[in-house]
Amino acid sequence: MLKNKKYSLKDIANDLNISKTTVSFVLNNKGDENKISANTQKRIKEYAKKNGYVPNQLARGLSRGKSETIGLIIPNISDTFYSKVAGVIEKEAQEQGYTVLFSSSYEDPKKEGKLIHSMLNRQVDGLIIASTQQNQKEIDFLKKEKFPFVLFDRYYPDKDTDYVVVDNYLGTKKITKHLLGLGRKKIGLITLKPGLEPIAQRLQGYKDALIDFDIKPEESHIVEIERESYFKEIENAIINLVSGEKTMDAIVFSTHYLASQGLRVLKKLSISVPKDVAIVSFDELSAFDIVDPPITSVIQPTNEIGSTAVNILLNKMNGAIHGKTETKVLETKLEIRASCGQVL
Amino acid sequence: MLKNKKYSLKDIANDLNISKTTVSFVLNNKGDENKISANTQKRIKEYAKKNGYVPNQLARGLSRGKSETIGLIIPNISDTFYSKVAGVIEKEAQEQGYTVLFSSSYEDPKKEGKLIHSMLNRQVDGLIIASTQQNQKEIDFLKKEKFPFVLFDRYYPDKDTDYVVVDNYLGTKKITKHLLGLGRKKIGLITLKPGLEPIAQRLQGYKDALIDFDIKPEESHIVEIERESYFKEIENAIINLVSGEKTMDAIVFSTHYLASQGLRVLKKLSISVPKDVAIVSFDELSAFDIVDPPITSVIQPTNEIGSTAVNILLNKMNGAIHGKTETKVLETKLEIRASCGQVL
DNA sequence: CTGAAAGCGCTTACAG
DNA sequence: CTGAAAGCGCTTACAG
Repeated sequence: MLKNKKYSLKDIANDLNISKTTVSFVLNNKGDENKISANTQKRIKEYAKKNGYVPNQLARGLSRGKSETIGLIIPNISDTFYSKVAGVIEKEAQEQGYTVLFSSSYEDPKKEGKLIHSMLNRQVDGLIIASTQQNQKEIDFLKKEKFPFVLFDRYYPDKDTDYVVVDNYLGTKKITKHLLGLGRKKIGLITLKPGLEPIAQRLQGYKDALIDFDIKPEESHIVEIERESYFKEIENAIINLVSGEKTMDAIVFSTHYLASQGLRVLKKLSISVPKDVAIVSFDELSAFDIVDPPITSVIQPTNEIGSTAVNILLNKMNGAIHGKTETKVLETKLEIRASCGQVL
Repeated sequence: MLKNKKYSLKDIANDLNISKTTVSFVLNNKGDENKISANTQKRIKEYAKKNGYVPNQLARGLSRGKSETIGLIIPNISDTFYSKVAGVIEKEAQEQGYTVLFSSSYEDPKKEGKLIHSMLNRQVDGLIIASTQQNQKEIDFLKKEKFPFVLFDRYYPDKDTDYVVVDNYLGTKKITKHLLGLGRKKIGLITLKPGLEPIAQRLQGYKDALIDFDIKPEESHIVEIERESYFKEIENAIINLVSGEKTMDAIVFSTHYLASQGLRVLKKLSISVPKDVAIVSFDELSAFDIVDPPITSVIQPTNEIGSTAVNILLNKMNGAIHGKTETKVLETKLEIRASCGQVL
């Protein structure tokens, strides 16, 4: 490296003719506790400061067996939902003296598996994961090792782990019922191909809302789209839903990016929202209130998700709640906007 | 900790009756290089795998003097601009075998200073910073230590450092001229209080665009808003700009969040966009094309910003370009949408 | 009040 | 082909 020679504890100790032990105590603010004389403490602190001493956390972590780092693995930091939650997580972690190591899995289970191990290598003290939900093995491994971790957004319904999620079922039920309450009867759903628990829950919420209104959910009214190509597929999905006999008068979108892309397509096709078709979205973008028309959504409590995840994790790390598993299901909030129009 | 006993190099070596050296070579894929017999290699690898051996990167880093980690310090990971860039940075870093440690400074120079030192403590190999621009001392410190770092978005114009930024001046000039070209004459600017280089550049770009059209920039047409309270202040700013004699027929917003909030306020005040006032924005939100009306913006090349930053940093870390400083100014792209209307 | 020494888990130059 | 040993920079139990 090009760096200048760094000052280490030993250097300071040598220069000042005292032991590393003393220097270490003082610099860790354990001087008083160990009854180091005020004078010695002052000398050490000043000398350290003057020479820009930077302690080596790697050494410290190695010695103490913890790194004061938590790992965050999410599908994609560029997604506004995850970036909001990541912001909260980092803020809370910072306040507790932890730094966060983050990585995106891009929905690739293999990559996610690697990331988990990479984080473990780096001796993170705990892990927060919004999983691809296809890493049973890794999750079992973490459990077996009794390694502290908490899942959020996506969890493994069959496994006994700590997690914090949102009530995806009820959220979707709420928006669907909102449409039904306004008199819409032929309600389509545009969602993602199954595989993720939240998506499954949202599908079920949609179906049950219809059933509550004595409408039989029709498979042909549900379009499941490939995540990677949703940008292209969605146009066909919409054309399919609004043409022919089954012309929908409303569409539920199960994610904010499906909804925004959906609106783009509806505009392109000159389909009037909400006149021809009303739309609602699960989750939102910050601009959904100024979009044309503003989109009715159920909003996820990102602050609460993030802070709850950190809290549970810290509890786990401190061994507070020994074997017991902590789970939390948070409620979504319905935000009514113009995209559903008035009562028909 | 609650963790089970971990397998270390030594454990494997003992169990297998060979030396730690050999195990280390093999597990680092230097087996062939060091002519370890195929058989021994196989035994080691299988045994390691079977017992879920996880190497300790802290120890490795300490020993090798590098951590294979880069630090990212940004104002706020929840801001879509930064989260997009962070995504790119992390992706590129991951491909090069680096993990990224990130922290948000929330525009607080003190916190930023602490974060820089915390990252240094953690022995990151390099740093990417979108600075608060109020840490001259820290920057000088990094330079003095010859520590590899690159700035992006915000840089210190007086200092000789590596950085990658966007042409804020020209970008704002472009959007302002676009308005002028459509016949708008009374163009206001809503921007942030000075302090950041990009903001200063945007102000200048706005002024010079007017001057190019023989219009004298008026201080009273420029409203500078406090970042923390922009949500509240912006309403007064707009009322101020559109009322009385100086009624503006266009407003330039210097950030995407000023623009979106501005649009909210304009709607609330029932001011028609673009009929009464046209608007343009520096930078955008992903939904700006479906907003009502879609907002004309200059777009920042987030991919290029992120990848360039990582490349420069890696060059620096590899000592490739010794003392020489690398800087890059990227162009913005004008995206014309309905918020400026037709030629008057 | 202060210090000598072992230990954390790796890497790697050196020796055979 | 393989190993003994020093070293990375800390922490901390123990001793005085």
